[in-house]
Amino acid sequence: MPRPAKHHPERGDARTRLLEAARDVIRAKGFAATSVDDLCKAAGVTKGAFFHHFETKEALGVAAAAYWTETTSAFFANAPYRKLDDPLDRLFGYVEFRKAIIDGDPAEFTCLVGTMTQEVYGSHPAIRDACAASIFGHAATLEPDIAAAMAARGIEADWTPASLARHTQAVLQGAFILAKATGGRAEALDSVDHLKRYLTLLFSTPRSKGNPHDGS
Amino acid sequence: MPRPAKHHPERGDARTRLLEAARDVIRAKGFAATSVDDLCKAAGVTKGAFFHHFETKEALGVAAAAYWTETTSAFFANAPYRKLDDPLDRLFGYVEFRKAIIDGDPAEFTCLVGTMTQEVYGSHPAIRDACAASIFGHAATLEPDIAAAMAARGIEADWTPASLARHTQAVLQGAFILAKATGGRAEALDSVDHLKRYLTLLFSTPRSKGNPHDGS
DNA sequence: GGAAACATACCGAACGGTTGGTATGGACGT
DNA sequence: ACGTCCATACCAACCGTTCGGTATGTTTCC
Repeated sequence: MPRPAKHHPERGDARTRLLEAARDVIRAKGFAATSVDDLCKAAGVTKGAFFHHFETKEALGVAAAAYWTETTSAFFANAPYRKLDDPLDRLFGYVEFRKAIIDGDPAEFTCLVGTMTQEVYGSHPAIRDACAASIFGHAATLEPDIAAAMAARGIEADWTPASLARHTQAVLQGAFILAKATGGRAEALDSVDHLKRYLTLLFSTPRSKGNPHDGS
Repeated sequence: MPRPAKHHPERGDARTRLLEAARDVIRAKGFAATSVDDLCKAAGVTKGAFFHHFETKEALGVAAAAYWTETTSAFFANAPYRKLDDPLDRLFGYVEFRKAIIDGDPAEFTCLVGTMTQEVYGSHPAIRDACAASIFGHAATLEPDIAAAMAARGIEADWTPASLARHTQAVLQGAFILAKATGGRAEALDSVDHLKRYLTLLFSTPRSKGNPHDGS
């Protein structure tokens, strides 16, 4: 039950400020290259505050992933496209929304948990698990709409709503890497457009056939 | 013009061994978390050798990206699918080949330059540029086949061969992140299957129409 | 042909700075 | 008075980097 600091009433408490600093700094520099001092400086607190709230740097990484999950969940749950009636419209609304928030610097629109996963999957299993839960939890929110859209159009496919939902995340994560490589957003947006076109093709075909180029 | 070391003909020279160690260790631990000592230990050389061949750790990162470009270029150029006659068969052969090499531990099948890009794009521009050249250079090798396949089937599209080629890389990079998150390969393979299905749909439609769900 | 002069490849101890983490004490609300 | 919250001071380990040194060619000139 952490009470808000009273002597700095205009800013949030140290823990939240550290989590926000982690969100911003780690997206820009990566987890390993971000020092505890970096985070304290960005949050405007001292090391005493840091290790009061987090046992280790790894624990902060886990907490940052959890914080990311909370904030992004609320962000998408309240997005306008969620109010659309048709499930397929909501699915395309999601993709359009993702496109719309690809703006500014890569550090501002890329995914914290995707970045951390890539970096620490081998050395910090606790962080990796928190990131995986975030990514796949977010993907799971798309499944009901996909399933409903399939049912509404009578689509019998050799893919599952879950696999398509995860595929959207793969495309987004990959698009972020392209954006980081170039420093621009055009390549990322192009790739999301390809995803949009794929969804269009999937849901305009009355019956999804087997892949004629299947290697088997 | 470094000539090959003559007095130790049985092992590769220290430089190559360090580059191979970098390829393996950085894929497993990331660039920032990999120390120079780690690399020297893995390569079986001393720090003296390291800094004899590379001015800084960053310079090794650039060289490792260049080495990755060289070795993977040769690897794909000699792959069996390259011998197929039909351009579209080569394109699907490429995707199948990518699927086939997703095997073992993520550290063994994921992309060094994608990992490094994600991590150092902000702090080490020199490494980022070398990685970007590798990714987009590899993507460019797909463009001729895509363009030829489009021409052969009379496809008029609102996308370019270059954008589709880059999209394949985005899907692969994103698939690698999913694989790292779970520790398994199934999710990565699923996503590449979605890519394959997308290509099938694109090249089975006689004329690619505008996107009915376009937000405009 | 042979030795001097130079170049290349590598070793390993040491350095200054930074790292994640700790020990301790004080301000504050209850 | 007491626990929570945070600041200051500090530490040992580790970091990337430097550098004096050795071993082994290669080139040059007599």
